[in-house]
Amino acid sequence: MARADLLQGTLDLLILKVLSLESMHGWGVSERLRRMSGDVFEVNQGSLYPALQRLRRKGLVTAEWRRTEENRRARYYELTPAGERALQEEHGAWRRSSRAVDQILDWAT
Amino acid sequence: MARADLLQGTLDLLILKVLSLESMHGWGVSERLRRMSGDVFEVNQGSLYPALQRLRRKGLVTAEWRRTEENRRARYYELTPAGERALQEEHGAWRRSSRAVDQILDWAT
DNA sequence: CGACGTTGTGTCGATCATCTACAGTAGTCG
DNA sequence: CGACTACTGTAGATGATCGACACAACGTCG
Repeated sequence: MARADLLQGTLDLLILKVLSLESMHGWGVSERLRRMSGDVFEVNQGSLYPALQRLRRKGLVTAEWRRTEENRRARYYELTPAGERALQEEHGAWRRSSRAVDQILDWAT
Repeated sequence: MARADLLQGTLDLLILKVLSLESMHGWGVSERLRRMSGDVFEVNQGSLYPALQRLRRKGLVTAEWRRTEENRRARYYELTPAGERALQEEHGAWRRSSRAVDQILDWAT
């Protein structure tokens, strides 16, 4: 499957979506995104962790150290109510923007 | 209509698309994009002209001073064959990426 | 004539998301 | 112990976009 770069600005949105499905740790989020995208997105750590810190600073997620099923330390992230709202808003913004792009690209004559 | 910021990386693609429909000058491109997007995209000059220079440096468009119908000096841009190819490729990349994003955002459970 | 609005091109500095590359911690298994 | 894997994080560079500004040229109107 052909890989693609992230569209700038969508990473936060995608992380919020993944966390809305299930609380998980950072590494899990990136794995999940890779699989959900059909191997299109390869989120590297240099993008992932700063993004999680951003979301935490904005109060959209909370973090907590826990243990994975394999007994490893990991930081679990959970969506806050504000994060839930931000997800809805940003999802709407994405829809508007991407539809506008599609509308232009599919323009005939 | 609610305005939205450009998705970073899509401006070059949108400019190529507009120029593939018709050669025009920079200001015309931004007007056309605004209208085609249904007033969603407001391309400001600080983004537009650097983008046109980028495309010119890459050999995707050529530029030529001419006069508009109202007899004003303006720089008209035209797609090169390489620009046509780049348009196809970037269009494909956009489709792959945006579909992957949609696939994740519409994920149920 | 001169001021002004409109059209049109361009630059500058700042901001910010992402990338590449690196570093470090901790658990497991041979 | 040594290697491997899972997992978190940082540092520096790059580069697209933005907001604000400057400037040129044409027409119009007082």
